[in-house]
Amino acid sequence: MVRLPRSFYEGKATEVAPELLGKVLVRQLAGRRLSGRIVETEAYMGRIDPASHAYRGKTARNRVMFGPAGYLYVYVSYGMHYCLNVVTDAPDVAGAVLVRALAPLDGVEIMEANRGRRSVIDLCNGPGKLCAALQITRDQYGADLEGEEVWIEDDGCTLDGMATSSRVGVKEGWELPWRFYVPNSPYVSKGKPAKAT
DNA sequence: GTTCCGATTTTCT
DNA sequence: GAAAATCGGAACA
Repeated sequence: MVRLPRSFYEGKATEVAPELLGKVLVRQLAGRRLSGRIVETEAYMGRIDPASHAYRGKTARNRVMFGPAGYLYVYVSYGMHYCLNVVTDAPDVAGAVLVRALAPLDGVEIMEANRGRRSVIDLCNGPGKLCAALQITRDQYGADLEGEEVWIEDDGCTLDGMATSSRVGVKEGWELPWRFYVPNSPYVSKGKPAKAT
């Protein structure tokens, strides 16, 4: 079990996102270990990506994306859900990888309690869901992935395969193939098929 | 200061 | 399949 070093995150979001598939996101919570294998990610490329929060420049909300790699970017979506991102790329280059789905590993009972006893498959198969299951909130904004709250491990697990598609739920830039997922995993969010109008 | 909207999820018909 | 829930932050005046 190897914790990913900061250097792992220093590449471009589009490079780090597929690399994160199969890795294990670990959340240390009150002495308990919650973890899940990452099965779905999306890349957001700051200034060149109209779907990114950082597209319009640095703000109070997205400032962590303009900092060094290896930190968490957590934001509130639709006023009621949190989404967890990993900051990538060099300082001043706003890159981030959205973790969209996990296959639960450790602490499933705690996740079930946090999520209101849904089926295991529904625990973490969506960005807002996994944050609820792992109790990721704004308190984790800017958390260091080399710290003691949240980090990502590589347990050497090999992937069944990888697929890409357009990103889910974005208005702009949906045609970019920056969503990465494990095709055989039942834990990948269904998402809505990218619809072209 | 005010208005508008979203990298979503859940629930109802 | 469709709509509501709900609020922080970005955009505009």
